[in-house]
Amino acid sequence: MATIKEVAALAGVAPSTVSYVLSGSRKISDRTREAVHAAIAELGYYPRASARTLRGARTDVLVLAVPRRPGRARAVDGCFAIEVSDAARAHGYDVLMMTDRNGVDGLRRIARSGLADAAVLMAVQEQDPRIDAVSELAFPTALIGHDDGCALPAVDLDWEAAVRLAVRRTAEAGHRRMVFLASADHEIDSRRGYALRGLRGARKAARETGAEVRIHPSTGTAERLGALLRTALTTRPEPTALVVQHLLLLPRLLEEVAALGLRVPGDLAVVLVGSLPDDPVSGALPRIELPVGRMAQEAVRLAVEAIDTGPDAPRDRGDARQLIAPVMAPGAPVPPPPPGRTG
Amino acid sequence: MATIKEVAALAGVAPSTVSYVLSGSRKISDRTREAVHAAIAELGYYPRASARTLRGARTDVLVLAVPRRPGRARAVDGCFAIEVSDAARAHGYDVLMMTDRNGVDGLRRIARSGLADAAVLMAVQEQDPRIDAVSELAFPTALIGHDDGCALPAVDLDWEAAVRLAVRRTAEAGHRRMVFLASADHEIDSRRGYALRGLRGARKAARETGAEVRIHPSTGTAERLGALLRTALTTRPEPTALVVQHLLLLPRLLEEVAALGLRVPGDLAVVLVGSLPDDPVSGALPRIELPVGRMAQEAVRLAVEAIDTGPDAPRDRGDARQLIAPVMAPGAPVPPPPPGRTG
DNA sequence: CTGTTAGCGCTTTCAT
DNA sequence: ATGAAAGCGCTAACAG
Repeated sequence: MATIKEVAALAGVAPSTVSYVLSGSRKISDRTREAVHAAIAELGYYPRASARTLRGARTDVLVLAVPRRPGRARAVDGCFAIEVSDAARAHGYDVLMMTDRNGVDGLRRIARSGLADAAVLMAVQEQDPRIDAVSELAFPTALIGHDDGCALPAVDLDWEAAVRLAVRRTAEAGHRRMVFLASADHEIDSRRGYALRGLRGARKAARETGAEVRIHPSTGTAERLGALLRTALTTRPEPTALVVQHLLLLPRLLEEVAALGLRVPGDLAVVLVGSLPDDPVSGALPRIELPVGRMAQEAVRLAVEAIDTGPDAPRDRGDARQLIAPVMAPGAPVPPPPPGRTG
Repeated sequence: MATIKEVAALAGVAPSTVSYVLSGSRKISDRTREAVHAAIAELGYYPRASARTLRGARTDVLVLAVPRRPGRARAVDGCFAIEVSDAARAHGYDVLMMTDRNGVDGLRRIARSGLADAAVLMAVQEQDPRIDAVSELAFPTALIGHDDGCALPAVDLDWEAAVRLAVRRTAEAGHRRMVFLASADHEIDSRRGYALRGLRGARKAARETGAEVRIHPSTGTAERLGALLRTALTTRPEPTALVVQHLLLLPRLLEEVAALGLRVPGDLAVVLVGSLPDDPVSGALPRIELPVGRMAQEAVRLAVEAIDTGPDAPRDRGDARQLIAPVMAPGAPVPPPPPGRTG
């Protein structure tokens, strides 16, 4: 591996001149610059990242704290990871994955060893210990997943607006009785932001539209889902639509709906909130997709800004808490209720 | 941020002594060691990765080349990424994600700037340009996804054995006529290893079991899948089982099967090959799961070995090409064919 | 058992 | 318009 010294020797200039040619931070004569470029090309020179970092104190790397969750959630997390990596490259950053079970130790290790300039934290929870860790370290950080009561810059889908929009569209399609299948009970119990906001959106939309919205918490286990749906969907007068925020069990849910003898959308409209883009299970159902790409881009932007402005500055900034407005997926309107059951 | 010098000063020793305490590569008196540890704790010292790397030429980082694929494939890739990161940590390595559209440029940049010690390449294809790139760079590399005719260490599910096992189990359950839905036609046309191996396994198992196995290439687009299935499943005498290797469109496939009026498993057994672990769509279907975790572990092991032995050594080693033996998921046997249709 | 020192490759004053 | 030289933080000879 060639070094800047060898390049300088070959080009007949000083090492510093090579550095200046590369950084462009000094005026260099055409002749010299060309000689340097020729030497670089000939030797296949590429600057050593570790030397630059040691000198300059910038790594141009972001840590991405990926949550460790089982099953389908892992697929969602993986998608986010890829999108964050793409977005980071657009800002000139690479992404280091941090998947430690206890995210705190990993973040500490990476921050303190100077492996990264900033962190992006995924799937942030209320009272997330990682938040204390990065705060204590004064490590520039952006969050994916909004947590009220945390001063760090964050981005999230506006879950309240999303559920509200889904319910409104459903009501506008003519449905007067619908079930809202909220987040899983354990998510609500542990007061996850998206869970609470979703509930709020459902209540608001119910008030605004005058439709009857029966709110049911979902369940984390597939076993209890069947009983839950049976109750929710067969209680008379039967609902004509099902708005779902808890999508991890969606395939199972659709099976159960079918097992109840209900056809979608003939007997029952199913509307999704926060589905994964391109998910084939969601198929052509009316839905509001989780804007994974945009969320990743915003998170990276916030993290990079936090590097430049210092970790504490964002508190003051108005644009440091991005709530992304929900959009119904195009081409999949909410179907009307079965004839004769609109009232 | 504290440096080794400050620690040394506080402990009243030389900087090198601190280094030796940390590395353990020299005998240090208890008194000195304790003093150093105390100073380290007091200052919250943590060694700077860039300085170590500059000095020692090791980064303790692996690059993971993540393919850029749309939709559901992205979820699979994300899962692999997370598993690779976990496995790497177990070996003391961090993982840098590389998601460039043209993987070659990204790999070059990272290898030549010394950001990583080795690469793990996902979703390797026949004639993958990334393979030329890492070979040219003499960069230690392991592959996830087997490619015949490439000398690099690699790991993959034994797709031939997997399809063979699936077909045999299906035959053993009493099915005499089945359809094997192979990889998508474009995958077969571009001679992807897993696609060709799957076909071979199906043919072998057909010969061995004497069952009639109708082999159909799948399709990349959901639109044509319906027609394909209609033909495959309704041609008389009708098959009683469907063995599927092409799982990206599985939900759509199940819908189409239902639309044909066939119930699973009452009218038709569906057996999956290479399904994602914990995938709720696969549900309780009989299946051979893609051993994502084990593949990631093996890939990391191979990559780390390639660092230690030099990038060219693996050519000689027998264990450098891991084909993982397929296993039927427990608790989900292939159901028998409908009564009266076994022959 | 411990200290002194050179140097990894780069950027950036300071000097000309 | 260019060079010379210091130093980022660490490790590993070399020297007691």
